[in-house]
Amino acid sequence: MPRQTATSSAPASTRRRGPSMADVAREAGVSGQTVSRVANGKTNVDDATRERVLAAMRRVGYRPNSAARALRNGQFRSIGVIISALPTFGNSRTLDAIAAAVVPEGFSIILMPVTRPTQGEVTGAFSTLNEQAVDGVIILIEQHQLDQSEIELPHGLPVVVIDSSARYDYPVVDNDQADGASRATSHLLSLGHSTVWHIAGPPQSYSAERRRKSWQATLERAGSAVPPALVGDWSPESGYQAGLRLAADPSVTAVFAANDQMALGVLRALHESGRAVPSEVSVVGFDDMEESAHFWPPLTTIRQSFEAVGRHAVRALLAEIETGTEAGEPVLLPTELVIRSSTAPPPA
Amino acid sequence: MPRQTATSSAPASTRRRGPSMADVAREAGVSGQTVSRVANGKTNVDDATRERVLAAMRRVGYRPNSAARALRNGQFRSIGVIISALPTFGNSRTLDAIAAAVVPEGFSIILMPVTRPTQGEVTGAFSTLNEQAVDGVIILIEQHQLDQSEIELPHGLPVVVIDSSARYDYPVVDNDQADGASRATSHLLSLGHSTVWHIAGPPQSYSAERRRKSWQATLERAGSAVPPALVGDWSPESGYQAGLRLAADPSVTAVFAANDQMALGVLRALHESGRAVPSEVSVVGFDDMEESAHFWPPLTTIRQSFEAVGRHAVRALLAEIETGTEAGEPVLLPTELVIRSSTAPPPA
DNA sequence: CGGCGGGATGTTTACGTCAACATGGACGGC
DNA sequence: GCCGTCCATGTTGACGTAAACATCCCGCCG
Repeated sequence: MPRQTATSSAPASTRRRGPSMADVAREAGVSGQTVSRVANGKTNVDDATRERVLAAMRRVGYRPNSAARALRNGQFRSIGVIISALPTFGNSRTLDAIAAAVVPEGFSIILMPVTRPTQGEVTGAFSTLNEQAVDGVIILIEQHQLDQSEIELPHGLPVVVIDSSARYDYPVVDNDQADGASRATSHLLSLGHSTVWHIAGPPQSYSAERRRKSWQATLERAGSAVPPALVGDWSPESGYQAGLRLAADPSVTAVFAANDQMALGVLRALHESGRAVPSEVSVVGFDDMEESAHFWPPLTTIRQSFEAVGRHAVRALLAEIETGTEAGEPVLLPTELVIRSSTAPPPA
Repeated sequence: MPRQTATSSAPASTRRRGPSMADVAREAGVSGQTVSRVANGKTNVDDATRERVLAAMRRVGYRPNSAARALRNGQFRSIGVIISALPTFGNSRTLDAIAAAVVPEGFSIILMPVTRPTQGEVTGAFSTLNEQAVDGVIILIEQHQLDQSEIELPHGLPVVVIDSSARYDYPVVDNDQADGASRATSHLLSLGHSTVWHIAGPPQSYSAERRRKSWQATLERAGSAVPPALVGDWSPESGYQAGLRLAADPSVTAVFAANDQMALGVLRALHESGRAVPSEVSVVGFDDMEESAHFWPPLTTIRQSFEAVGRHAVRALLAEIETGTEAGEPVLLPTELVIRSSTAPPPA
């Protein structure tokens, strides 16, 4: 069978390409270069010509081809975000902030979810998001099984990590976890509690570890006894389980949960066990989710600004992309104690 | 000043391009075409040659250039997701599901957030995400100010809309909102409540409207009185405000809130007003967030499967991309009633 | 032992854009 | 009136890849 030339009525399977500059140029009776100039808003084009080209563009439905543009310029104007546990409160907020910060700069976001943060998954994400598909990468992976040294990144690609760990070669941005945990613990201590129990996040999580250590350091600095930390997995259910154990111990009067969801589970456990909040037991969370103000009772918690984290991460990355030099110091954003109704002095 | 040729030590501002096939070819002593064959896993390459090329790739750190590939093939292997209110429970879950479904197909996701779903924003998103930058688009915009007819989409680009509205020309996937609202209302009715009050979502939201209408229809079908719907904005705070008003009316024994967050606000309002849940007032939510099982009391609610929605949307879009033909019928996924402790028969 | 088939590999070219250089006409100054 | 300048526009080529086509070599069969 002779090779068939695709003509007017192409079969459905044929990838129809959109009109190119050449089509516009033909339509407007100018050269392709002039079309390019108009498309890029260059000034040295006669007004009449510009109008003619614009009209031709509209007529043929021209859209610039970003692949050709990227090939030509060596830039994609897009950044990759490697993210695990996307639906998580903090991560989705941060991602939204990143997106919002990136769009006005004319960049777009390529999302690379990893289901589990194993070495294979992360490097896999990197090769899919292969070196040349993005101009830079933001890594937003809460919980690693792996050392930074194991993460094999294509060399020379700008990277920013959102994590307050100092173990990276890359610029780092995060909320100041230690600062927040210290505020929470101090708040309870200053209300008169003799010590504060802690429900930690999973040990693989750096921020969980940082909160736990800071809680411990704050107690030690105050000369308080350091009870053993219970460990959860961020979920309300794990908070509930831990809360049940705490509720059974009448000496417990103050609990600092490493996030609001676990704090919610604690509240439920306390209610079910008939222990009043805050008159018998005080509870502090971490995150300040939108819901927390309406827990029963409304939760005292640590507010972190995911928006600021996203903004700073984008700023650092874009700077690195433009200048080619890495941002220096890690950025740690301060947190804020939000006092509501779940904390009070201990029973007399 | 004579033009400076970028040599070995280029200034930081120089965009360094990665090694190309030509570099690998030179290194391996073969033609570029052979490199291409190896990169694409073609079979007609001698094993020894393949090894040599692979080694050369590793040595020079070769990564395929996706821009060139996209330009060559006319396909990007990426899909755009236009999304508003990303940190929202349902949206972040759906987005995650979309991402998870898309990656194994070798596609990547380009995220286009719109801050407000106005005409300008949406069309703006489309032109940024210009026709050729993606192979298809999923629209996930909860709440429009605009008619479908006003959304100007580049013609011929495959689109799937996540929304159960029938007002689109495009294939549509969503949870069956009407089904869910009907289940919630029937559940309360079947417990013996004479009627059910409703706290609706914002009227600009199609799903909010659908839930409200279905609640009303279910009451009418049962011959129950239809109390006026209160309207919130999905936030716990708005649920709290509405809850306060409902709590003040002793005739209210059953409340169906259009989402779990508003239900949370209602619970708080009821607690503060001293009305017991569920013995005096029953409450049903919608969504089944992870937290809802640990509300006080644990919330009876409607579970929707955002994962399934994401999967179906991707399947429909990919099919449209491959075959060029639109999927036919809208897909409506069933919901599920999850009974917990916030509902009971009305007080005698 | 010559020709033929087939697999491995090389060469050419087009994809759409835009920088760099080329061209050509208008206008102003001397 | 001649030359230099500036501005609008055109022409060429390169970015990295891969399809289509060309070539070459080897082994097998008649």
